[in-house]
Amino acid sequence: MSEKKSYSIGELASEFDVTTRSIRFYEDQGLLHPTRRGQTRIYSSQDRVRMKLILRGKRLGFSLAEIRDLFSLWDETLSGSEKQLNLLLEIISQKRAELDQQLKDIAMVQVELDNAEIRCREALAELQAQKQQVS
Amino acid sequence: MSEKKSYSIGELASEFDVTTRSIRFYEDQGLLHPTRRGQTRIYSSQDRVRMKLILRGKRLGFSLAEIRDLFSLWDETLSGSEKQLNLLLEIISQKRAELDQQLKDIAMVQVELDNAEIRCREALAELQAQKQQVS
DNA sequence: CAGATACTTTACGTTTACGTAAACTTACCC
DNA sequence: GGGTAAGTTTACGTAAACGTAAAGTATCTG
Repeated sequence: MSEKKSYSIGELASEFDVTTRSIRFYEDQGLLHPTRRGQTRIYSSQDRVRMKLILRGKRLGFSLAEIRDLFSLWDETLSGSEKQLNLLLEIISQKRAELDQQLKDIAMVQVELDNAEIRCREALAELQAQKQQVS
Repeated sequence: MSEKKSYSIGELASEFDVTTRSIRFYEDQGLLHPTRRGQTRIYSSQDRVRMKLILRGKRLGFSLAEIRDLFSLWDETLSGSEKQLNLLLEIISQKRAELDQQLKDIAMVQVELDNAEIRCREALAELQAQKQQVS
C-alpha cells in the first residue's frame, strides 16, 4: 500500500533516527548507492531496506566493512562462478556459526541477569524486613 | 579439581587469545583489579571469570564502559540502598530488552542467510545444468 | 525576491580499543 | 653471571565511526 518509491536523506535520517552525516558516511563506505537529482541524493525503497539491514547489523556488533561485504556477497550471488559460489556458501556457514555463538552468549547473559535480579530482590526483601523490626 | 588460584598476565593472554596489552588496558579502564607481587600483576580465578565475561560482552557488541558499569552494578548489589536497588532492577530489565532485540535481529539474519544459501545452491544447480547441456 | 530550510562538499576533531616501540626491571637457566 | 624470556611503565600511532564546523547551492514559501 504505502509503497513510497523515493526518499530524501532527511526522511531516512528521521525515520531511522540517525544523522545525515551517518547516512552519507555509509555511502562513502560503499554501503549505499543512492541516485542523484543534480547534486541531491535520492534514496529508493531498496536503499531504505539496506538502512534497516545496516542498523540491524550494527546492533549485532558487525562492522560497516563486514556489512558491506555481506551486501556485495548477496549482490554477486547470481553472477558468481562455481568457485565463487562455493566460497559464498562457506562464508554463509561461518556467519551462521557466529550467530550461534551469539545465541549462546545471550543465553548465558540472560542467566546472569536472572541471578542479578534475584540477588537484587533478596536484598530488597532484607531491607523490608529490617524496617519491620525497627517499627 | 583443577582450581588454579592465580594466573600471570601471559597465561590469561594465551588462554583467551588476547594480547597482554589488552589485558592491561582492561585494568586501566577499571574492568580488572589484579593484585601485585612487587610490580608483577597476579590474577585470581575471579579475574579469570571476569575475562570470560568481558569477551562475552564484547562479542555481543557491548563497549568496555558498559561492561565495567555492569560489573560495578553487580558488585554494589548487596550494599545498595532501596533506591539503588530499584534502579538496578530497571537497568537489568533494560538490558533484558536489548538482548530480546538482539534475539529478534539474529532470527531475521538467520532467515536471510537461509535465503542466501538457497539462492546460492540454485545458482550452482543452474551451472551444473549448463554443463550437462554442453557435454 | 528575501529569508528560512534542506541539501551539498570539504575537512579537521573525537572517542574507543587497542597496536607498537622504547627503555627498563625481574626471574629463571645453564 | 650472562643471556633470554616475561614482566613493567610511558607514550605515541592507528582504524573505525562518526561529530562538528564552514561555506556554498537549491528549493520552497509567504
